[in-house]
Amino acid sequence: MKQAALWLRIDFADGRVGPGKIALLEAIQREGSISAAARALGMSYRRAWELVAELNKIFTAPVVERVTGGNGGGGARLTELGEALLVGFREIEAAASRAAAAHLRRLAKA
Amino acid sequence: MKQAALWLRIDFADGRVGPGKIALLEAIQREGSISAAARALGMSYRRAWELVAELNKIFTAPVVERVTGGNGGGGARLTELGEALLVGFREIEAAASRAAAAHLRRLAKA
DNA sequence: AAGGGATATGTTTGGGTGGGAATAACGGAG
DNA sequence: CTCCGTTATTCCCACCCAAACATATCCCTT
Repeated sequence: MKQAALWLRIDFADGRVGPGKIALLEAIQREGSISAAARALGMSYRRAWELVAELNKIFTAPVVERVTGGNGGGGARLTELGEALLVGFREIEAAASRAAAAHLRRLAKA
Repeated sequence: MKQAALWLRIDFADGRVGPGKIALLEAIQREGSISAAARALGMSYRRAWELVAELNKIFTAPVVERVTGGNGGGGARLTELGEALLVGFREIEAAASRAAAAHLRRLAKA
């Protein structure tokens, strides 16, 4: 058994947040639009849009702000809450990995 | 946002282990057979059998020992490795939850 | 006013997934 | 040597999901 990776997801009352949605948030932050983020991740715009809709439904305030029309056709960017979610998730991931590292090593030998 | 639960999965080279397979292992340990475990969890025998096959494929040694025929038709029980996996996973889960608790509380307020 | 890139959504369709039924093999108990 | 409940395995079908396709709308730029 080689590298054993930890994969985690947070279940909220109104939806789940896992690595997929987090990666999408990062891509949106980096690319400046949902469609560019979708292209960058090799996923359909449709799917990306749905994921964003789910994310915005989970919290009381939106996580991604969208602009239609305008210069360049519009775009999207993370709200303050969105950035907090991103950072928080990464920190939880890191903490969990740290906590599990010893156990993983032990299991990986089997 | 109310209760936010942590959900984790371990990705090995040859397959993944998450709460589903772990719950199945527990049920097998408790019930003494794959079919009884499947019934207890409300899943089809076929699915349970496939999950066990996947688990056994992940590690170098089997996680579940099966006996066909015999008194009562046979049965299944965890190997030592299987029990180690069970305990290990639960400990990782607990450790991860503990590590993430503070972050989760903070995020849950949003 | 025309263009263009992005958001916003409905509809269709192909494929994978899982379940149920069916069947064989197994081997100790009686 | 028959019975029985379980493991083991295959076949078929319903269903769901995701991707693909298709529009409509927006509004700044030129």
